[in-house]
Amino acid sequence: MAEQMEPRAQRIVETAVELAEEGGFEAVRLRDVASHAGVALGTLYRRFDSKEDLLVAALAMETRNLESRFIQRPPTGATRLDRVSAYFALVARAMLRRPNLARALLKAGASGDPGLSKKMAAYHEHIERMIVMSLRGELSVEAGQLADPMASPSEMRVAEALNHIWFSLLVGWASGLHSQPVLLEKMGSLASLVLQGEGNEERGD
Amino acid sequence: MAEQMEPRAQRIVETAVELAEEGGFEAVRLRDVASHAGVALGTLYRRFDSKEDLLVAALAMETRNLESRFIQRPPTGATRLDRVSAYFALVARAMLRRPNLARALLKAGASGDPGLSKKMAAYHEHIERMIVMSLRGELSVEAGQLADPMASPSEMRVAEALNHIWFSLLVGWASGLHSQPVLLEKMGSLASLVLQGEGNEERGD
DNA sequence: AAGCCGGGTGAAACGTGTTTCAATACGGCC
DNA sequence: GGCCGTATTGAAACACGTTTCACCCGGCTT
Repeated sequence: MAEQMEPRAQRIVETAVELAEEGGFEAVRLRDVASHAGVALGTLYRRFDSKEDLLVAALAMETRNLESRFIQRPPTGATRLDRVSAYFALVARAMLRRPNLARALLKAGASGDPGLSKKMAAYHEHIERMIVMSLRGELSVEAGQLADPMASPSEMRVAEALNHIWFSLLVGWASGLHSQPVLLEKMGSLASLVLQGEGNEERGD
Repeated sequence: MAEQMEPRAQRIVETAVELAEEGGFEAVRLRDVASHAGVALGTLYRRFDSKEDLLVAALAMETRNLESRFIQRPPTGATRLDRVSAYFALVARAMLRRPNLARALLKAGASGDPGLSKKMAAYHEHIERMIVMSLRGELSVEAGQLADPMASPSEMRVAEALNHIWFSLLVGWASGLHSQPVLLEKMGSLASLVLQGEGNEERGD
């Protein structure tokens, strides 16, 4: 996941990110990406299967950036809820800095293209790792990279639930359904609900 | 939401559904929709802002169908978890009957188009109502339609959490990330987690 | 050195969502 | 019946993702 890209592909992705920052998904016109990156359109298509594929590669790159910020300032707080909320606030802050980019990457990720499922699975895995580490209040780092935290089934379940809730809320945010403060407020409330559930047994009605 | 559509628009949406059933999102070519529905392309665009808009209208229609099935055979079960799982199984069954359509509607709904946020909010509201009624094991019907169940804040929170988890899992299913049985299994596990949380207080670490 | 080969290039072509426009049909009103 | 405003039509045009193709270049083999 964190391997270096071939420089040409790297430049293409960076160009796509720049255009997305300015004008979102539609502004990433592949002819423009190719010419700004100094390659032919065919070269772009040799590296990336589609516009969505390119943007998902950008998503992976941004996720690596997020991870390094995460390592440098891991979410702190007294309770699991505090830390996990701090994590989501961190992500929201990063997204708010470049909302057009965030929307574009989200749209690509939610496109449902079967060819992207592997890459999206990898993305979700990275996010869930960060959630697990936030829950624990302790990083698993290896060679400067986040390592598999070997989450317990219970931790995985919580992380999965939070990740899904977050993703769905993001889609709502991207379409303007709710603002960023509302997003964080809802996430806090729902995270609290999920965390309350861990370890208890569901009793009958 | 449940108002009758003008017949022309109705026929356009039905045509779109037929094409989506056969070949998914890409098979819904608006020229074909228009000609099969017997209208000009311009007429289609007078009624619907975009392809996504059209498919979200189809989503609303399918949601009404789902609601009538829901009214006729409400999910049963001894516990809240049983009933809510039965509800999701019902939805999954309906989707599996026409997977291409389901994927197409999902893609439109997850497109993040700001112009669709109102309609998507209405969709989510309908889903959350059905979830609340499944939790209670009791319908709120009015004039043959599902009525606002006047959910308590606690019920709303649970329904919201389940709805987000379900939506995100669906996006994963649509892209082939996991099969329908895995989808239901995950949903059951995560629903159990959420339901466990309700009513308890999150204690510090 | 000659030939091969895999990638890169530029340009054109294609399909489909979306827009535009002039001409026409329709429904209500005088 | 004639008129008017609005919706519909048919067709063309446009934009952009995607594909194709003929050609070129640089390195490797023999």
